[in-house]
Amino acid sequence: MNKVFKALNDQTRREILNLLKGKDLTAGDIAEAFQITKPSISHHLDILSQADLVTSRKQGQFVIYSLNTTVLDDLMQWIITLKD
Amino acid sequence: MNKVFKALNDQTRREILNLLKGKDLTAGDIAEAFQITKPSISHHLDILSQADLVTSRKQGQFVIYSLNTTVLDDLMQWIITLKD
DNA sequence: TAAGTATTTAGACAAATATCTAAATATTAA
DNA sequence: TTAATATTTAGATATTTGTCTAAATACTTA
Repeated sequence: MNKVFKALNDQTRREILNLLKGKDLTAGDIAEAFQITKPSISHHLDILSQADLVTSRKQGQFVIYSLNTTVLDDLMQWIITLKD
Repeated sequence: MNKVFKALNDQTRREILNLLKGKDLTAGDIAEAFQITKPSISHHLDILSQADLVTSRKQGQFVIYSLNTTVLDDLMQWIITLKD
C-alpha cells in the first residue's frame, strides 16, 4: 500500500489515471496531454506501474498503458477498514 | 484532495489514523505509540488536520484528536469515479 | 543496413519533506 | 506566582521527489 499512496500523491499521476479511465493509451498519447517532458511522464508511469495502478504492454514500437482497478479495490478496502 | 493524498502518503500518519479508529486520543497518547519525538508527531497531526482527516479540541492542557471520516467518504467517491 | 520514431535510462538540480533539538506557549497545581 | 506538565513553533539538516537535458534502447521502414 505504501507505493499506492506514494503514486497517488501527485496531481499529474492522478490525471494520468483519469485519462486511462475507459481507454488504453500509449506513453506518447499520455505525454501529449501534459506540458511536461516525455522523460518526466515516463517516470510518472514507472511509479504508477510500481504501485500496480497501471499495467503496460508493448505493441510494436509503442507501449500501451491501462488502468488496473484491482489496486483501487484494495485502497477502497483500506478506507472501509479505517472507517469502522 | 491534494492535501488528503499528501497526508496519507506517510506510514506514521496512516498509523495515527488507525489509532484514532473508534477512540479519541490526546497528542501525548498518540506520541507515545511511536518512537519519534513529540514535535514530529505534532507536525504529523498538523498535516492530518490540514487535510481535515482529523479534528482536535482542547481540553485543559490536553489536545484531543479525533478521526474525521467525512474526508474518507470523499476519497471513496474519488476512487469510485475513477473506476467507472 | 541506415534513418526515423517511440520510449526509457542516466545524471543533475531545485524544491519538498520527515526528522531532530531547543525554545515558546498554555494550562494546572503547589 | 512559581513549578510542572502538555503541546506547538522555530530553525536546522539529510533524504526524497519532480523535473530537466542528453543519451541509450527498441522497433519500423525505406
